[in-house]
Amino acid sequence: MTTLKELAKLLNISVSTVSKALNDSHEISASTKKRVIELAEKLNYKPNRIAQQLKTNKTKTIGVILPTVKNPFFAQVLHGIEKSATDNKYDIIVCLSDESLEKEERSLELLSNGSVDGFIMAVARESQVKEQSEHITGIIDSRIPILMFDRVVNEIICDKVVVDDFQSVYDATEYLIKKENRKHILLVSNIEELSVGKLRIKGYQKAVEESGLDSNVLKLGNVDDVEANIHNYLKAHKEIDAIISIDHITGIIAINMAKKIGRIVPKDLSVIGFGYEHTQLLSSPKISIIHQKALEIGKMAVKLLIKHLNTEDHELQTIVVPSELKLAESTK
Amino acid sequence: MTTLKELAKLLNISVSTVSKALNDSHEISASTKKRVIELAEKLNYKPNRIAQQLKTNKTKTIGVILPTVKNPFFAQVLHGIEKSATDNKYDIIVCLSDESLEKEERSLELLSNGSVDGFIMAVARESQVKEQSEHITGIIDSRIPILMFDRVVNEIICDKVVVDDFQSVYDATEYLIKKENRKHILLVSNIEELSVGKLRIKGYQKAVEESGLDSNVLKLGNVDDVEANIHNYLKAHKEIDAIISIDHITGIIAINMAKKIGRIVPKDLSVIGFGYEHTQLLSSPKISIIHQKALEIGKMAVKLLIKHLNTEDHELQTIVVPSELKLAESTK
DNA sequence: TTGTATGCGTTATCAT
DNA sequence: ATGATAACGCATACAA
Repeated sequence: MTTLKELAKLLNISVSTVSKALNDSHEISASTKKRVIELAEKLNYKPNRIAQQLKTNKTKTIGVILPTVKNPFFAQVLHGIEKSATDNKYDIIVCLSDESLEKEERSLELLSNGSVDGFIMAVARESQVKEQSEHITGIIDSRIPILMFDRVVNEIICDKVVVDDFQSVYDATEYLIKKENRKHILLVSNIEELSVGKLRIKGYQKAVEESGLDSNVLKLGNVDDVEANIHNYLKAHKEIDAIISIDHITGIIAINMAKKIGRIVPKDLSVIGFGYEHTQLLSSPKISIIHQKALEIGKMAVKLLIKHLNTEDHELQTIVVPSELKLAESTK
Repeated sequence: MTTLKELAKLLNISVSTVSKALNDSHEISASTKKRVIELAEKLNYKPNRIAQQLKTNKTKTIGVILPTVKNPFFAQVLHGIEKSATDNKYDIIVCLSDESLEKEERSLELLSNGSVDGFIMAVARESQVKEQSEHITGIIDSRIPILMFDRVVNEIICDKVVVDDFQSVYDATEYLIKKENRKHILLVSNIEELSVGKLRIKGYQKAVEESGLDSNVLKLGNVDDVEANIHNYLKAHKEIDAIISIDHITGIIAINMAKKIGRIVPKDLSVIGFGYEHTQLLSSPKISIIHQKALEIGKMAVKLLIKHLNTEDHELQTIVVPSELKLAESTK
């Protein structure tokens, strides 16, 4: 790699002159600038990022800690983060906790040695279940900003970008009741242990209770054969005329199982799940989805974190990104 | 952040003594070590990563450039890369090209300023279609190692980790012919433009030709309504008794469409696609899959790249990771 | 056993 | 307009 020193030597001028010339300082004459820039281009000089970071004490790098990218929601959020980071001339260092508390702790620990200016994270399933978060507060105490999205820890005060978990499911349930006149709505879930799962279930429960309907919740978070479970439930409960899935898997499985036992979707059984473009592509008949604006969430997260990094007395805030109910096709 | 200098001042000893003490140098007395280490722990001292990088001229960071993580194959590879990198005390900086040549160029350019020791990449769709790769050779010429996986550029000589694209599809096709006695096998694809897609199609073609069967290839890479296309094709070609999908989407759609027109899967119509655990979970009846060992690919990639980084006269190599045919259920 | 000095590549301050 | 020097935090060769 070409350095300032090398350029200086070749041009028989000082390092500082070269540096100033490349930074277009008014102190330097046009002719010198020209000479410097030409040689720099010829030798493909690029300022060493590490040296700049050491000098300025800013890495222009964001640590991103995600549970997984196999979940399309997080994959899409990552796209948003990456895009926005690039646009703002930030790099991202990505760590995947794989839903493990220990990995999450280690990642935060390792990157808090000056590698990043701040973090964007969604907490691991295990961390949420065990309600452990000292590793997170520790980082915040050491004055490295953390922004949490989606799966957040309520007790921790920091920037947050969240989905309208409660409201979106409440609205979807109400839609099924009021517009489609459904009477027996089942909620299926494989994420009832997560903060977001709990909120979504509450949204459902409030809606059915307000309409005097029964609450039916099928929790599959720790179940091996999800298919068989849903299959059996639907067979035993022929009265079910609508399903809300609060994750991006069980809704599609529910459609498949419903078809298997001869129920017509969406006529007999209306199905709404969480999901994205992909989700709808893979189900037939098309599933209706609560579409989380994952890309936006990622972009918002970066924007807010960078604002925090650049603001002296930043005020912590929580942004709620509304979801959108995307109906597959009109039903009843 | 606590620095060596601060520790030295507080302890009234020199910076170098502190440094050596923390690095457990034999030059330093046990008592001094103890004092230093205790204070360091108390103040939660961590060596500044940036300074270390500048000093050693090694970043211990790998640049990872992927087309997308919405594709579960790349998501899973990323998991493998992250895991193996962490195990080897490397960080990863992730860039997503979003299948764009320009973004890929920019990412390589930006990170080749000392930010990373080497790259792991799968080239963008656009780069493959336009057959552009000067941006990649440029980096290699500047002596930053690149490892390419999955979607590789044949003309570029570098470390590679690839899937047995040709062979796996050849084998799967042969299985359908020999074991299941299928006579009219359709290949569906939405990635016929990619290097891997071309190889897979060739594997299929060789197998059908060897058995004297017809080759039927349905290319959907640039098609809007994939569902309708497959639906119409199957309706117009009732003789089709097996489908091979060479991506992770069209196979599931094919199953859904086949059911729609009353064909019994897998009795009437056997379907094999590319995919992962997820893929099988989302289809009903279960799709058979050619399972690419994505996690392994990621791990291999890191292992080989690090070997390259640590070896004076590294010999470039290409590793082929075999896939595995996972049958959903026995058929005929 | 401990300390001093130097350099990694850059930027910034202060001469000249 | 240009150059000399110091500093960022760390590691290390060398001196004491």
